[in-house]
Amino acid sequence: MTSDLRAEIRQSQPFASLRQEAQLNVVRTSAVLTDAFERLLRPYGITATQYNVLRILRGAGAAGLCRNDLRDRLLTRMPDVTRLLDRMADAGLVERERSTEDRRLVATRLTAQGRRLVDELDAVVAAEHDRRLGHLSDAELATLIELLTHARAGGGGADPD
Amino acid sequence: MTSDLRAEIRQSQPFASLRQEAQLNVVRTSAVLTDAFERLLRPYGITATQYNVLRILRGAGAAGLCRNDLRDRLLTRMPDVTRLLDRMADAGLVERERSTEDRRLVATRLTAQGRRLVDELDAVVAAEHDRRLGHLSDAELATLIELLTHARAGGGGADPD
DNA sequence: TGACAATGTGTGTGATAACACTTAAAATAC
DNA sequence: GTATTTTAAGTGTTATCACACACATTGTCA
Repeated sequence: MTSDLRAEIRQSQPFASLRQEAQLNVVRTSAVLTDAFERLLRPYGITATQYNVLRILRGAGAAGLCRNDLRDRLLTRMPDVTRLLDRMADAGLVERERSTEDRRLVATRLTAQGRRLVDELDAVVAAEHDRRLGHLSDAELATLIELLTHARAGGGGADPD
Repeated sequence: MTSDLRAEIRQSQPFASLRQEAQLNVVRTSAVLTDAFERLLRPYGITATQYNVLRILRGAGAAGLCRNDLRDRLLTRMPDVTRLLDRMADAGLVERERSTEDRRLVATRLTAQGRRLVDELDAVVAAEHDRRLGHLSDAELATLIELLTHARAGGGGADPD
């Protein structure tokens, strides 16, 4: 069952380096997991990014979060959070209210409907994670998490701007 | 320097399970690496997916590849390869020719310009991989690759369709 | 206090992605 | 040899992404 990435994408040449092979494996694995996750969520009418927003806003509670705080907590970069939230507001999942202390800020929080949806999805999502990664032992998962964390912590960093 | 994902995305609650934490780490790491890669390629006028196409077509040589073969070798799912190739053809990177034996097939191959570009990028990309993942030892990289390969090999599979 | 910088949000616009559907050619069945 | 199924590519359309820019509010400092 275990086929390596080169076989998976029918690549005839070996990889240029272990670093390259590692990066491609990370990207490929993420794509496989994300695709499955998007398919899982489709019946509920939301995307993976929108689900991510729902989870973040649930964690933020009644106070909600302003746009940039929310953006900084997203798993993936998303430059146009405003219209992402527009769509979620149109769907009745979130609501926004401009702050009175600092009128630049707009707090976004879950509606009751949004809260119900994300609560309902907990079991569905947990089952999916078990299905996709349940065949890995706890030790393997812990090692994987540790290595990925280490990978992100290292070189490069963001654009110096 | 090593900060875990929860700190990174300022999540107050612990993860629901090791499987969930692992999945989110994979997706987050892929996003970080891909964002950096897109920024690296921007000055050359191509996206990460287009670079992937250039590499695949270089591997395919003069015979080229038909659309669906190419699609199946992409790292990430891409339902509209036709117009992706349209854009690359407009940019002068690839050319297409309908097969005479089986007139349903259209072989796509690199132009000389496309070949020059992907060759030129080899050193740039290798340097980027070293920069992003060079702080991991070969043993760590090998373990990471093995675990990710194992992760993909397991449960779920694609849509039964 | 009045100019100026910093911050937070929203908008205009073009490029890209995603889905369902159509067309063309070849293979298969009868 | 004709009808049917299968395979490959392309198209129409809508939604989404992404960038640069604009606007409004607040903070800073002479």
